[in-house]
Amino acid sequence: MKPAVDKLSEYLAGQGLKSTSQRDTIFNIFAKARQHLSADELYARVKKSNPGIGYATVYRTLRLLAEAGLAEECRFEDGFSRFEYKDTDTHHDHLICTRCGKIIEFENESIEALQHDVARENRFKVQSHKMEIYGLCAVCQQQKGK
Amino acid sequence: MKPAVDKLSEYLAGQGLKSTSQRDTIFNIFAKARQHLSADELYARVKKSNPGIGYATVYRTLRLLAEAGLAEECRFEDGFSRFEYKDTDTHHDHLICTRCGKIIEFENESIEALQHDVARENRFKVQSHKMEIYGLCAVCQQQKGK
DNA sequence: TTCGATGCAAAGCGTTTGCATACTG
DNA sequence: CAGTATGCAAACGCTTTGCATCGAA
Repeated sequence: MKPAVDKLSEYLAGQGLKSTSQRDTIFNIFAKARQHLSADELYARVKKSNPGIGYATVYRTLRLLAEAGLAEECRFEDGFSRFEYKDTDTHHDHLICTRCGKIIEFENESIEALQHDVARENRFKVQSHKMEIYGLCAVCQQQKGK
Repeated sequence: MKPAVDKLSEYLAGQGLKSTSQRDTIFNIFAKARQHLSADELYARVKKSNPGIGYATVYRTLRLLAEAGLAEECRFEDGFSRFEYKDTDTHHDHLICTRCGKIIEFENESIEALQHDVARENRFKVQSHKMEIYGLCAVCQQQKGK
């Protein structure tokens, strides 16, 4: 598989957009994180390697990556946006710990199938879907007892 | 079943809080709407029947209703909050039309069961969960063709 | 008479945008 | 060079909060 950063270059070239060191830096750090990052968290990491980068550029780049299909935006209950790096086409959903914030991804074919059944019953044409299960992760269940 | 407004009075009395005409007005309009309302939409309706009511009171009352278990907050992809009147204990999920904004509720026992299976596999203790299917409703599918 | 509730305006917070400048192709 | 990208700060939209006043119990 080609390096992640190449996919970005390809997209930029195809759209007549420009490659910049900021975009590379942001994307590399984002892709390497392999976890859900808020713009704020990403900004903090990016600034360590390139203190000159501005908040706005992080936001703009995140939108760009979303358009390029390299990132996906997800909003959980707290209302603000997080982005996750998207390197495959498989859809997955999330288990979210309400105590420590840990996010676990999962896939479940049966649920997906049932979702489509529900949509069909309501004559809905599915474009996307999301499922989130909020609760306590194993670690937090133990600690809560103390 | 007792009138909805009594449930509010009960909660207020139990908590040592006060009954006010604003709270009654807001709650009555909210409960009557029987659909997902944003604070803004509710404010607009409330102001028609009592122009003196302020934005802040609508927000504060909505939080109060949520605490009382009479309303549930839900955030869809657009990021801002909507509230739905909660008069039963059954959980349901949503089909959301991305074109006209229509929201259809549905319940599906099988999906709920599978969610619990997934949680168990990950040693998660479920507190709540949500599922949203985004797509085009029947009407919008037709209109889109034109 | 006591406190909680209200209305207003201001502040907050995450996010976006306008603009002059810097850089890519 | 032309036109896009950047950084800064200001603007934004939704929501919350501080404060003086009002009103329920």
